[in-house]
Amino acid sequence: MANTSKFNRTDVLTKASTLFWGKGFAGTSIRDIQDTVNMRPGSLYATFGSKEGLFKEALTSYTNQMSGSLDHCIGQVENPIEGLKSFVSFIIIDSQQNNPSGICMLYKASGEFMGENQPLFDFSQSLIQQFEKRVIGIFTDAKQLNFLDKNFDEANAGQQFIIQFTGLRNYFNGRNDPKLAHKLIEKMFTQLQQ
Amino acid sequence: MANTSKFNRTDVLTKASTLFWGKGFAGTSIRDIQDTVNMRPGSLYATFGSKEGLFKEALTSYTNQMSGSLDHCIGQVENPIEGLKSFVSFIIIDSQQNNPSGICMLYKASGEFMGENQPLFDFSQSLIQQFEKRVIGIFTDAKQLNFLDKNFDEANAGQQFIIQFTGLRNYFNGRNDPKLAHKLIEKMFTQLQQ
DNA sequence: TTTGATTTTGAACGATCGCTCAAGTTATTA
DNA sequence: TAATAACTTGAGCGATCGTTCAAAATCAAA
Repeated sequence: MANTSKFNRTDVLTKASTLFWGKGFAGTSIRDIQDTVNMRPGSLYATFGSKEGLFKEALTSYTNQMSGSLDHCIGQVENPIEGLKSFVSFIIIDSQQNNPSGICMLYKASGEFMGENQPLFDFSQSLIQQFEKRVIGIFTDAKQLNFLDKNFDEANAGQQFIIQFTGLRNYFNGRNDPKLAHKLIEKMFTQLQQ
Repeated sequence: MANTSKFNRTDVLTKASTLFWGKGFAGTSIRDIQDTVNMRPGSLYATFGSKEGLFKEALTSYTNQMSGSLDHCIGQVENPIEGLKSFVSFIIIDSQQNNPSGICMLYKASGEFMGENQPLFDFSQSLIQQFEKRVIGIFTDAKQLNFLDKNFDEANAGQQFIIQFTGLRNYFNGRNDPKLAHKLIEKMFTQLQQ
């Protein structure tokens, strides 16, 4: 006893997150989204409540996509740190050109909302924290698999990783130099395991 | 034979750059600026031409302010690298709370304009490149003053510096932990000179 | 004090913003 | 097939956007 939705929620969120990622929250209009996901405002608002609600789901979708990509890289090899490295290479070298922005959407969002929109800032930050914990967990796994010393400080390595990864993404936003990128990624992982 | 301007251009640009830095280009309206700098749209447009023109000058003003702060830090000590370190500490630890954003305005701008506004993206990138060259110059100075080895690679150190500095600013956007920040800055400079 | 070049003012333009909702459409159940 | 609940549509709301420009105000030179 009803009509059924005609859109694919996952597909809509992927397209919306691509838009938001590239143009930012303030820079993306509901009409931009309408045109891209082929939904009328009524449907959009019935489904996501507001522009902010849609953004939250789009950011979560982005994070899940990243997380899935990281999981995939880790699953391919024995040493989790090798997986982490290939993830970084994939992001910095391979996908930079196709992405709507060279900057991680989480940091772009966090940067846009700080001091302007506390709830959305907090939401972005919580996803960032989540990612840092995931990375620390990877170092813990590597340690248990004897790829790292028993007294290796994985919390510190997690911090260093986030800082360097973020820095690298910013650095290669607009720059295209795979050879240099490869060199800097090698250096990054050497420092992490020093 | 004329009327004279009543506003202080430097003051207006400082206030405008604070606004733009915090809220972003798209998130800042001309009316926001009107209210903050106390100028009517006619005067603003006669002076700066457009919102984009004003932004360019505001971004330049921000860069000059940063540059001046760096020069000041370097001038205080013998070893330019010590000066560079105190500049980083000043930005990350001391001024983070008072700033409208924890993220460098240059990177925030570059991130916002990429793929959306090529001229403004290029403009931001050129200022970023300029800053990297300035940092490399500091390492060169330190080398000539015998604070660094004769075969120290200053171009590589400049890259590493930019990456870590950017990463740290992002990391401490929203986080407030001066002790951790100090620890990570020490680590950063150890790695740079290794 | 008058003149005239320059600056400031602020109402208002058309476009676009986020968002609403009554009307229309669609699929399921009775 | 008729009834009904769920979903989609799109015109249009009031607010705000970047920008313009004629009129008013201002100050230096004549």
